[in-house]
Amino acid sequence: MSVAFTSTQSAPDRTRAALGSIGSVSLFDRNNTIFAEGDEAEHVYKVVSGGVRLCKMLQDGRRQIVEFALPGDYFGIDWLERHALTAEAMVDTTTVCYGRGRLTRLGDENRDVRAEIFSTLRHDLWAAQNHLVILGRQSARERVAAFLLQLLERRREGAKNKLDLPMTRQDIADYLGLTIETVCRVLTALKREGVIDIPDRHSLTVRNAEALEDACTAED
Amino acid sequence: MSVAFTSTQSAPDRTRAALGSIGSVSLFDRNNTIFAEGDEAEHVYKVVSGGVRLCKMLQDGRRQIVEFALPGDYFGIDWLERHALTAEAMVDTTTVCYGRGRLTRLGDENRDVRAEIFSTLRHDLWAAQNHLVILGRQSARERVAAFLLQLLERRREGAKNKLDLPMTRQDIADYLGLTIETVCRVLTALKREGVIDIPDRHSLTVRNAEALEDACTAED
DNA sequence: CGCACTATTGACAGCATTCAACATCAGTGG
DNA sequence: CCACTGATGTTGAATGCTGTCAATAGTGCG
Repeated sequence: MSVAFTSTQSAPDRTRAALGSIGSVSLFDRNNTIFAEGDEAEHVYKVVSGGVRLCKMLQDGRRQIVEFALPGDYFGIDWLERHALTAEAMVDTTTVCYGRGRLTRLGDENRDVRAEIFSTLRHDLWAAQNHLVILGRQSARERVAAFLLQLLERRREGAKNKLDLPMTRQDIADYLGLTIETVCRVLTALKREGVIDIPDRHSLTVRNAEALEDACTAED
Repeated sequence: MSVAFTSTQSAPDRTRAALGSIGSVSLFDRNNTIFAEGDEAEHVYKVVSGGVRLCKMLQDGRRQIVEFALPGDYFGIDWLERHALTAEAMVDTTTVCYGRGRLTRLGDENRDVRAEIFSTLRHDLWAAQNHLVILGRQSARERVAAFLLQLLERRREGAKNKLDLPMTRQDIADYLGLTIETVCRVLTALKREGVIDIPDRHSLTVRNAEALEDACTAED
């Protein structure tokens, strides 16, 4: 134990050591709700494997997915006493779960933990702001292209252009502010053009990343 | 000076005292750029009077306004070494300006300042997430209604239903992901219906807040 | 007064949605 | 192992909301 905070460790190491001591593993089945909008915010999570959708609902059933949490991502930090989002497992998912109170206390004592929390929040804000541009100012084709590029940049492992899609078409549509039909049509078009390949509904191969980047902002 | 941190002060008071010591006043003329996306993030600002638009641009000129900073709001905290947004004064604007380095150091020492920064970031994230729902899932009418209600809730002073609009119609359009023409048409429609009144282009009176709230989610 | 900028209104077009039919997939039980 | 079934995905046709283009009106400042 006395080795935990020696100067031989880097900041990320010290953060992991500090957080490891208070985290516990939680499992969630596909389509289970992890927490709902309005629930008391008691925990912060980190995805180990699987995938989680973070969304907001309107009374009439319309849904906007704010973010997908994939392996390595934290979620649930948007705390304001109560969660502002609903979190649902898109597939069977493993998470590490931290008590809010303990995390807060740890953050007060440990500068590295504080920096980690702060950095997560900053990243989420950055992501939300980029997402705003997509929803406010881009066409269906641009949205889908941007989404695929995001996944490409975020992927942790595996073949370089092979993407895993834990989310359904409906999830993608609700993330991009489109209908499921429009998402399908754009994917089909990209496939016809040889930009992507769709082996099955939960995976996708990018054949021409450059063409995707072009599709992301212009298209003539 | 010794009185600055006695227990007779509340946390907000202590925060103000600590921040007051490192803030300086800055003035910006209408349409001046305060900082641009990609600039080194050296300062954090707080609006005293006027109004600032925070936006992102696409190469082809499309623009998405992420947030309006009105009196009392902080902006520029989204720092990641470099600003992710462009900040422009919509009207002649007065701000208090804090050096990033000094603010960071102050935050390390002072728990209240830290909480204030954290809280600002959390608020920005919360606002961006609500904005996502508007851009992703709401109609033109719903967007405009939601925007007006936001302003109504944020207004600091003045007659209860009288709104100040420091932004142009184009700014509103770029905030809501619409065109200027659509914003105009919706405003005209709301006026015809007696929901609002438009004395001049930079002010607006809400005659029927309940109707606005209805227009915000449904419409039948 | 005149000019540039901003806002409003109308006519028309286009992209994404809606509605509908069909195909494919995954899980279950025979 | 295969048939059955509900969920998910794909494709087509038609509608409609919002965007585009264009003309006009209003505003503010030199």
